Amino acid sequence: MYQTQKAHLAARARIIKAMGHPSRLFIIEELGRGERCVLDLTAMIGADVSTVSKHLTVLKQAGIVLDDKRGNQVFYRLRVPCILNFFGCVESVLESQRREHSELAAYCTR
Amino acid sequence: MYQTQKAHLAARARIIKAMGHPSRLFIIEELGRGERCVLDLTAMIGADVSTVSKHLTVLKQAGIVLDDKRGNQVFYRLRVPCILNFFGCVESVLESQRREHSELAAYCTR
DNA sequence: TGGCTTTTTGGCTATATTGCCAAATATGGA
DNA sequence: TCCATATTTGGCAATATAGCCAAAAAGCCA
Repeated sequence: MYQTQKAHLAARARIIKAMGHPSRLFIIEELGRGERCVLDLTAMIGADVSTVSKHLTVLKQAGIVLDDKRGNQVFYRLRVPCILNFFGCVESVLESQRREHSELAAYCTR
Repeated sequence: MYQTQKAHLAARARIIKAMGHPSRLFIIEELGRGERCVLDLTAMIGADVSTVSKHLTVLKQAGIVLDDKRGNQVFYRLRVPCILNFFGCVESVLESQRREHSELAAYCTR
C-alpha cells in the first residue's frame, strides 16, 4: 500500500468514523432538515448538553458540519448534503477541505 | 427520540462504524474488485495476519462482507456493493439482515 | 501420521471514545 | 452591573478498539 493511499484512506476513515455513532447520525439527519442550535438537538437526543456539544465538535472537526454563532446561540448546519449520496460526500468533504487549504495557502502568500 | 428510531440509528451506526477504519476501508475497496483471501489482503495491508483477520471479523459481523471457506483458505467478498452508493447500502445491509432474520424465524417455526 | 500452510482465537497492553458533572466562557437583557 | 441562558471545556471513570505475539484449529499433501 502506498503512503498516499494510506493517507487517503485515513482521511476517509476519519469522516466515516465521525458518522459512526447513533447520536451523530441523528444530528446529521436532523441537520438535513435545516440548521439547529445545540439545545434543540440536546432536547431531541436526550443526553447532557456537554455530550451533544462534544458530538458536534467531532462532526465539525471531521468537516461534516459548520457552525454559525448568532447572539447567544450556535447554529449548526451540514457542510455538504451527505445523507443520500454518502461516498460521493466523503469526496466532497475532502475536496472542500482541499479547497479550503489551498485558499488558506493562497491567503498566506498574498 | 423514539425507541425504534434509536434502534435504527444504532443499527446504521454499527455498520458505518465498521467502515470507519483505514484498513477496513481498504479491504472494502479491494473486495470491490473481487474476492480475496486473508493472506492476499494481509500482504497488501502490511499488518499482522491476526489483525487483518480481526478486521474481517468486524466487517463480517457488521454484515458488510461474506466469507467462503474453500480448502485451506477463506475467501471474503462484499455482501452488497457498497462503495458508490453508501447510504442506500446501509439500508441494503439492514434489509438483507432483516430478510435473513425473517428467514431464520420462518425456519424455526417450520 | 507428520509437517506445512492458512486462518482464527486468546491474551495482553496501549490508546481512544463516551458520557457525565462541574466549572468556565460568552451573550443578551433588566 | 448582575443575572439568566447557551455553549464549550476540563476532568474523570467506564468501556471499546487496535495491534502484536503465541497458540490453537483446520485443511492439504507427502
